[in-house]
Formats: sequence, structure tokens, C-alpha cells
Amino acid sequence: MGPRERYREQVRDEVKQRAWEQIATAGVPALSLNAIAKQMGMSGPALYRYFANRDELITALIRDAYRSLADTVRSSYEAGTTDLVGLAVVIREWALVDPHRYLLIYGTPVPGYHAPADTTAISDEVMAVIVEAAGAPATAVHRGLLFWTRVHGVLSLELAGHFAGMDVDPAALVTQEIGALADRTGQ
Amino acid sequence: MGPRERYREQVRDEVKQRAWEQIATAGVPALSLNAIAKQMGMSGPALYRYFANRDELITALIRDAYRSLADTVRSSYEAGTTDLVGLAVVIREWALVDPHRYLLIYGTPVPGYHAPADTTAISDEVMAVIVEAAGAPATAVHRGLLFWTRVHGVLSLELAGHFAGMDVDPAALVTQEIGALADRTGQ
DNA sequence: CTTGGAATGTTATAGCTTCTAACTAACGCG
DNA sequence: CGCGTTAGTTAGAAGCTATAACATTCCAAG
Repeated sequence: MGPRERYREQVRDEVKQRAWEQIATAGVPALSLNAIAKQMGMSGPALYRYFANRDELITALIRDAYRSLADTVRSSYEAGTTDLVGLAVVIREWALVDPHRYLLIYGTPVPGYHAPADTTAISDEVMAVIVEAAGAPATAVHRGLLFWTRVHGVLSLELAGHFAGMDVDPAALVTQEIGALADRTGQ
Repeated sequence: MGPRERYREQVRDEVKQRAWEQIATAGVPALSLNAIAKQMGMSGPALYRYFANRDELITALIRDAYRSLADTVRSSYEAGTTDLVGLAVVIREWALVDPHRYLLIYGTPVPGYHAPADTTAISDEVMAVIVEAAGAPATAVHRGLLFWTRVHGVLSLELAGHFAGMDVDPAALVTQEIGALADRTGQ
């Protein structure tokens, strides 16, 4: 990798970092290539040398988010967290680090946007670890599915603030729901 | 209500209807007051006589969505659907009629947007019916909560298209998850 | 070590958006 | 019947995405 490519990667990384900051403070709709360019001391259109358009930047963010989640889950599993409850906690904590990163991949989709094949492949990676942890081969896939819907059910409502003022302990909820799933053999 | 107010309500309704159409086809980000105004044969700024700004229009849509959901659930309950599984099916079908209406209220929130008190009150209305249907007073609230996280977990992933190509039957999933919840006395 | 071409930046511009300001026309209530 | 509220208009500021055309800078191959 020559110095040119190196610099290019560096700039792309800084753009993505600032994009995450904007998303965290004002959401995806407020993400502005123009604003990022000016923050970085360059003129608006210069950024289009690094990302062809707004969608391509968002796609890169989505890819990174999936990658981060998959790496986190996989390394936790390999480090000994092989039970469903433990993995659920890991996923929840990953989501809480940056709620909008989770919501970017599992929140409201934009109609017409189609995730590139490689991102869904990364998503499958996560699912594979879950299914592995679910054991009981006959029902592992199905249990993996229920794991996911239960975790996402609690997490998504929590991150969206729908538990505000409701005296709910989301961590306990996740632990209970996945614990119950892990206890039972079938459904 | 004089003819003036009557006309005003009529226009507001048409604006909201067209807004829903735009949201359904291109999502909330693409919702354009300008475009709606032109569709209705008036110039852009004219619309601001009816909605002070974009946020106020979206708030009105959110309120209507909550209202519609609450009415649907309440009337179903009063019409004899008093079991949790039945109510879950009702909610899912309501969501499938217009996925973006569901996602507008339970999907990714915009940072900084605070729902007006009356919308959360309508949301509580739905919860009240669920808790009523959950029976078993001691654990009714908690079971109502789990009802909600389970239904939302499946529904939200289904609407976001995360089950695509996965050979999943979301209806069966909801029925199973809520059925299991209804069977057990506690957790 | 020079030189040519690719990569990176610039400004200008079109076309869209939200939203304010200022002005005009119409409608209906007293 | 007139006066005031309401509803519409156009103009314009400020922001956005994105393209086009042009200038510069840097790397690499001869």
C-alpha cells in the first residue's frame, strides 16, 4: 500500500468517525457530508472523492457496525462466553456503547435501500455463533431465532426510550427472557 | 365549527394522508412539505399555515398512529379478543397494514425529539388493555411488559426485513412466543 | 531527475429542501 | 356591508446533495 492509498484510508476513517458523532447527536437524517467536509477543513465537494454519495458513506458505516458486532460476539464466544445469557449481555452492552450504531443496523430501514450482500454475510456470522451456543442441534436454529427476537425486543424498546418512567430493568429483562429460553429444551 | 375551521381540518387531513403516502414509499427522511404542497396545487410556504414546521406534521402523524393502534386494540378487546395471543395477532396485523406507521412510533427515534405527553398517554392506553388481558394481577404488569417486548421483537425484525430469505413464519413466531407467555403463570 | 498522468483539491452551479418576511386576496362574522 | 382574520402569493436566506470544469499536487516510471 503506497502512501497515497494510506492517506486515503486515513481520510475515509476520519470521515466515518465524524459521521458517527453526527449520528449520535442528531441522528442519521441530520448526517451531512457538507458539514463533515467543513469540519475537516475542506470544501464540500472534496468529500465526494472519498465517498461517491451519502448512501455509500452510510453503507460503509453499516458495514463497520456489523463487523464490530460480529467481532465482539465471536471473540466473547471464543473467550469462554458460550452460554446464551452471557452472549445476550455482551450484545446488549455492545449496543449500549453506541445506541445509534445498533439502531443503524437493526432500526427503521429506509425503503429502497438494499444492504449489500457482504453485510448480510457478516450478520449471518453473528447468527452462526448464537446457533452454536444454542446447542441442541434439532432446535438450535429455531432457538437462535427466538434468542434474537427476544434480545432485540427488549433492546430496541430500551434504546428507543420506550421504557422511560416505567420502572423497568432492561438488563434483568434480557437475562430473564434468555434464561427462560436456555432452560427449556424445545420452544 | 364554522366553515373556515371545517376547511382547515379538511386540508390538514389531506396533508397528513399525502405525508403517509410519501413515508410509505420513501421513508420519513424523504418526507417533503414542499412536495406535498405542490401535489395539492399550492405553493410551498402555504402549507406552513397548517403545520408550523416539519416536526409538527410528524408529531401529528405519530399522534394519529398511536390513536389508531389504541383504538384497534381497545375495540378488539371489547369485541371479545381478550386473550394475549389474539391481541398479539391484532397488533401484528395492524402493523402489517402500514409498516411505516408502526415503525414511526416504535422504530428508530430522532435524538432530541421528545414525544408530547398526550402521545405517551395514548401509548399507556394500549398497555392498559394488555395488562388487563394478562390477568393474574400479581404479575400482570410484568407479563404485559414481556408481551410487548416479545411482540415488538418479532414484529420489528419482520418489518425491517431481517427475516428475508430465512424461512421464518413471523405469525407462528408471535403466536408461539405469546402462547408460551400466556401458558405460564409467572415468567 | 524529470515528466506525465492519476489523485486530490478548488469554485461555480443546478436543484432540492425548510422556513421567514412581506404583501395581497378572499371570506365570513358582527 | 365593511373590517379583520385567514389563506394564499412571491421573494429570499441558508442549508443540503451532487455534478462539472478547472487547478494543483504528488507519485512513479522512464
